[in-house]
Amino acid sequence: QMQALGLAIDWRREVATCDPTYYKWNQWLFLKMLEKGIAYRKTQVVNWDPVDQTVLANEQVIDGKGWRTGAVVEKREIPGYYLKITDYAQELLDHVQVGNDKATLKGWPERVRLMQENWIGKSEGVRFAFPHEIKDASGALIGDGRMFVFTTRADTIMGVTFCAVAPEHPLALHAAATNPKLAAFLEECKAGGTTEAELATQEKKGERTGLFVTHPLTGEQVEVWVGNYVLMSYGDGAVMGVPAHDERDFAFALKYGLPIKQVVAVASGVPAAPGASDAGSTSAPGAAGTPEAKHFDDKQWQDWYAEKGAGVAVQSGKYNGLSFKACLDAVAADLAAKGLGEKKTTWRLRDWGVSRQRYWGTPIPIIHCAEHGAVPVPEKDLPVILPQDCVPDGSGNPLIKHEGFHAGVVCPVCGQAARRETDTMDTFVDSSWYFMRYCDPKNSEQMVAAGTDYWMRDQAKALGGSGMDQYIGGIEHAILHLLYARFWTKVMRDLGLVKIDEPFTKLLTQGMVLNHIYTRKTDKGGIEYFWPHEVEDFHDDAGKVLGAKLKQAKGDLPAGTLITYEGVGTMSKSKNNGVDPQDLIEKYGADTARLYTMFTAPPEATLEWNDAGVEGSYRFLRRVWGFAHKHADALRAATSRDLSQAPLRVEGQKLRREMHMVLKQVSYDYERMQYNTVVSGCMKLLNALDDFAFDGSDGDAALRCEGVSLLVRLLYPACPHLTHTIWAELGFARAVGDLLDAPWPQVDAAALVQDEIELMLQVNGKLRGSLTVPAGADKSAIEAAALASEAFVRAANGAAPKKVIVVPGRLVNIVV
RNA sequence: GCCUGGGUGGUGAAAUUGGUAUACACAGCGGACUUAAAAUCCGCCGCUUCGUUCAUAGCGGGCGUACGGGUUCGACCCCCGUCCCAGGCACCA
Repeated sequence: QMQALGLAIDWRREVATCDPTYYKWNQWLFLKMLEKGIAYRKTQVVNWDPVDQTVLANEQVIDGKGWRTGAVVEKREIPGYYLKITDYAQELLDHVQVGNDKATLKGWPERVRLMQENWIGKSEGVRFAFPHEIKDASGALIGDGRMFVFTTRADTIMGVTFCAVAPEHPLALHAAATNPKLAAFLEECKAGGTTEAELATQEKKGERTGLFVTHPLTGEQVEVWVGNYVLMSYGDGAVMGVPAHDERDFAFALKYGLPIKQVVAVASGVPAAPGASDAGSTSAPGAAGTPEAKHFDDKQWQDWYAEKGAGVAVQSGKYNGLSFKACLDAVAADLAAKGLGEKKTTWRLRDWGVSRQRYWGTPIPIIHCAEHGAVPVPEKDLPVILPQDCVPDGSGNPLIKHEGFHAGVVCPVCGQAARRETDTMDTFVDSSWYFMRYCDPKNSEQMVAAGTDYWMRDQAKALGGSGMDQYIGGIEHAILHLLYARFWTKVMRDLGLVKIDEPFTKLLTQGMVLNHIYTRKTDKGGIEYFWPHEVEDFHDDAGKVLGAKLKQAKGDLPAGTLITYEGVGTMSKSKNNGVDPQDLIEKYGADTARLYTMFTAPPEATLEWNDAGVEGSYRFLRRVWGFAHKHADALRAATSRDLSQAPLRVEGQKLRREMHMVLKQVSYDYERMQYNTVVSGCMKLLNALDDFAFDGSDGDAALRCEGVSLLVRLLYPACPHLTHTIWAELGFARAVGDLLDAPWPQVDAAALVQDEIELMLQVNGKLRGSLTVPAGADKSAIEAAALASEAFVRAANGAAPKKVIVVPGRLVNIVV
């Protein structure tokens, strides 16, 4: 995609050769977004490598296999540009959500729709405040004397025994100023990662702030803690702690000896069900106070403690006896009456940070002036292009040090010397609209125009879609790329550039192709990757790979050097485990390479690459060629005559039935893009033709001609070269027209009709034989035949039939 | 840790979605053709000393879709729980 648009990077020189036109429109739209407030600037916290002075990618920190294992990771706040994808959260959700009336992406795989729904993470709850009198150094109330929290479990508000805030929360910072122990804890939190995965897996730790806030309903004082598991970026960076009904709070309370107060009781023996939460019901059978209530053990977490809607409120004063929804409504109403809170929808989705401290990527078109701050580059000066003579030294963003990039730059407002913004845009920006630019690639006046309208709207509409008809991409893009592209399309729509809501009508997500990964730690503490062909595995007795050895000396490393086996992972340039299809093409030809790739697994499946089976595909194509040429004379004769009325013998009718069964299956599989069974269908067809003893009759000649014509057309999309040649050489092109224009073959329903069908016979669900009945036999006739059959009599051994189940066309099951 | 998938012969996989488990191939084994090799063609190919039998042939039985339960006349498919693998987790793209 990027190469087609001229965005290729020469990896050896590590110099971007950008397409200035594409950069120009990225920058142009970015400035439009700044104008509309869709783009904005703020500081963000990132993982920072202080040795190389670069931002670390998650993979480099999380999995421990990263390149910077020796480096100290720290957090750093750096400024960057953000896009307000959160403004579009509701629409992004509506269009993708399974079961939503507004959903339009019905041609997307359900799993991708679910992943996006969870990623957007709409959650409806209550946002309310704990009032307090805490003042900062200047004497002003912090947060106007209100510490806001968000919860989906307002019904458990009477069980609050503490509150926890994020390490970056103003109350935490305020308390740390006079509390060295807390300050040290905040520093410790900074050393950890910033990603969701890291936060979720690290040990939950906390520290007292010594501050207290007031419970909004009871007026009790509640102690405020700092928790390393509280995210500043979600909600208000503070949570209420209800250890009795939240697993994480429970663990936290046990660890620090905080009180645990049960406020929801669940009846024992009554399973939790959504229906149990009827609004207004004031008593549930076996609920609190009755002997059957489940026992609450404050030393041991049990899953029912957190079940929503399973029980009723207890130890909650006026709310006692209320079910989940009734209690939540009552609490929300009381908070609203006090002016301290209201129902609110919160999203997991965060704004899209597009700044990258990298050399490649579209430069962000901003000029920094000492007097006027960040000033947009005037439209007439676009595009800002990357210097072509910049060679990164592996440390920091080279654009900062590249004086040529800043030479002659002046502030657009005052004309004083100024410097360029050195951040570049996330390359996801490029992939968010390249497909629209494809429709209008040479337009130098506008970002997109008539071509895009035609292909993305008019043409799509004619075909029953609202955007591109079919998008194909790896499953690894299920969330980020696809969500960004959807967002970007909606922004372009709102700016009047396109007339569609969604870019991709139908989606096929390919599975990843995996290969073995071999690594070795370098002396410097980095990681070196080896190609699978460079090493030789050694195994334990069970055949499990323990490790590998270098086959031949490489650089300074002697043959036999121990190499670590990391298991399988996605093919990647950096991991040296990719496979070049060119090797297969050179050895077997493009038709075989394509056929094998299609045959080896369904497109959605994850695949561990192995070309051991490619011989089979090669052999098959040679058999196709061989069959066609063995019968070449007969076929040429047949294609020049009309044999449509030639009578078929009984064996011929059977062959024709087989042919049309395959045609039906293959057509269906092409439509559902199940290409591996397309290929096996073609193999079946050839096997059937090959096994048939053709005689010299017109009927057989017609069959042979039809069979080859079907095989060639079914195989054409997979193996165009071979089939095209056969089609032309055997006279089909003369008789029917060029293969490219030949119609897709239609299933002849008459060919599929059978006089007799075979049904499986089961006794008590176990296969005991089979049964042949006339195709039109009704249920009672089949029943009678089954009961009278030898197989049933033998299997039943005199037992009386109690029930007979007939599945038309499939089987008969007799229960005795 | 969370979200989303997946786990079926020695291997890649199929099963038209609750109805004959292992299609189609690869590898392997046996055979034909050949001076020989390659190529090609034919046959076998889940487990089981459980029964019958001289037989390790044939026929029949039992067990088998990661593991443990459940629903059903019937479960690879639906439900509950467990284990393992992969993708994503916001700066790899």
